[in-house]
Amino acid sequence: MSLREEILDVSKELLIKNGFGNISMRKIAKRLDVTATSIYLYFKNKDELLLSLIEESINNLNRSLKNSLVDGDDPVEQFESIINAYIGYALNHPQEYEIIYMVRAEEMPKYPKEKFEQIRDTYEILEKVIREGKDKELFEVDNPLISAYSIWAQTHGIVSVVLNKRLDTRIPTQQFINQAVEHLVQGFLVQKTPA
Amino acid sequence: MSLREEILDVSKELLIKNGFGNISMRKIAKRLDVTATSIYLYFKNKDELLLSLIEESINNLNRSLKNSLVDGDDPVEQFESIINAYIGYALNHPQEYEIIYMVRAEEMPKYPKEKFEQIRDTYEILEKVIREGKDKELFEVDNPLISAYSIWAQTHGIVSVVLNKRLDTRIPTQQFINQAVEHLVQGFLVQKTPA
DNA sequence: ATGTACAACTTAACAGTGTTAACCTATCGT
DNA sequence: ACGATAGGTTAACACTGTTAAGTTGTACAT
Repeated sequence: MSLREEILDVSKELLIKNGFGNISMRKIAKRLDVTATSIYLYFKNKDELLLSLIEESINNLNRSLKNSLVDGDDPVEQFESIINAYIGYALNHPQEYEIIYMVRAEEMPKYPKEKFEQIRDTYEILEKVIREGKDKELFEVDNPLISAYSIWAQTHGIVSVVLNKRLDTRIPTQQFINQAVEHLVQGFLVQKTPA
Repeated sequence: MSLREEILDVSKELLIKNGFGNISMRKIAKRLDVTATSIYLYFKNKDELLLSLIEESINNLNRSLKNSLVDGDDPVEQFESIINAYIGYALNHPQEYEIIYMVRAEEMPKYPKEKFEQIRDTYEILEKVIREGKDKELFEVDNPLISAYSIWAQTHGIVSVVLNKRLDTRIPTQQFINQAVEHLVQGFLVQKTPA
């Protein structure tokens, strides 16, 4: 394994084990028995190193979602399964999920936009499902692409509140998620014979 | 104005103007013509200083939402107005909004939970509106409190995606928000005579 | 075989960080 | 007049990201 790959591995391990505050170039280097400056031979700076980790994590999430796609042709079912897969992934790999969103908005201009648009893959799957549901008159959506982003944003919000431990202590997590997903799905279904 | 207040003011100003990466104890101190160590006379450490800023920001958001409550007794209307007020506040005061969510989950145990549960105020308003809507058979909700948290989480997700510039470049922000809010509200309305 | 170029790494240093311990000094109550 | 205390300061420690310059070993051309 190349040093570059080893750096990525150790970085991710330290990030997941010790959190954001406790990762430094020197600590990563020490684990590999090299000096901190060696890292700069493979990554322009710390931000670029972290960005590579983000890329990896996005790919993992994408792969996980793709694998979760159930067979069959019921768009509603597929829709729900994607949402649940997303939430499941996030809750089961919290640190890895957090990596994806750790870059603050203010620091974004530095990063090439395309990097973050890898995640488009996932939207396109979602968009396809929504479009099918729309054609079958099961979903009430205007623009499937925008709706795909909307569902993603809302799901991210749900996950994010749980992961950041911002949930009211009186509310059981699982119950919260179930209700939230229900509302979420409900928001897309057609209203049969509205008043 | 006491030094403590001045520290809070300058901290907030620097945070909003220069972002997270560019705020340090020494920089704050320099602006007030004191030394960095003076800050420790009023705040236990940097985290507690930032926590005080979070408190302030949560209160501002709460106040803003309370002021936005429209008169009248149409729960659906009130429901929408709160959501729009929340989104409006977040988009108009992005850095201030971000302050509220800047503390990472891993660092949370340090903080007294109650601090973050100030925001309960807001939920209780929302919960009340939802409960009214439920009583009038306008909303299809099981548990109004959980639903209030759900709506908040989903709204936060929408806002968060926009603020973090994670939106697909092909999608106009305003259109995204409109659609998202529509889905969001839709998810709570009763389905008249379902199939 | 010798010289050279280059890749891969290190050393030393800079400027900045949060934080602590020890110190100073003006003001106030007795 | 004296001692305590509030409200600061100085100096230092152990870190941080990052850069410029230096070292070393290996591969290739002559």
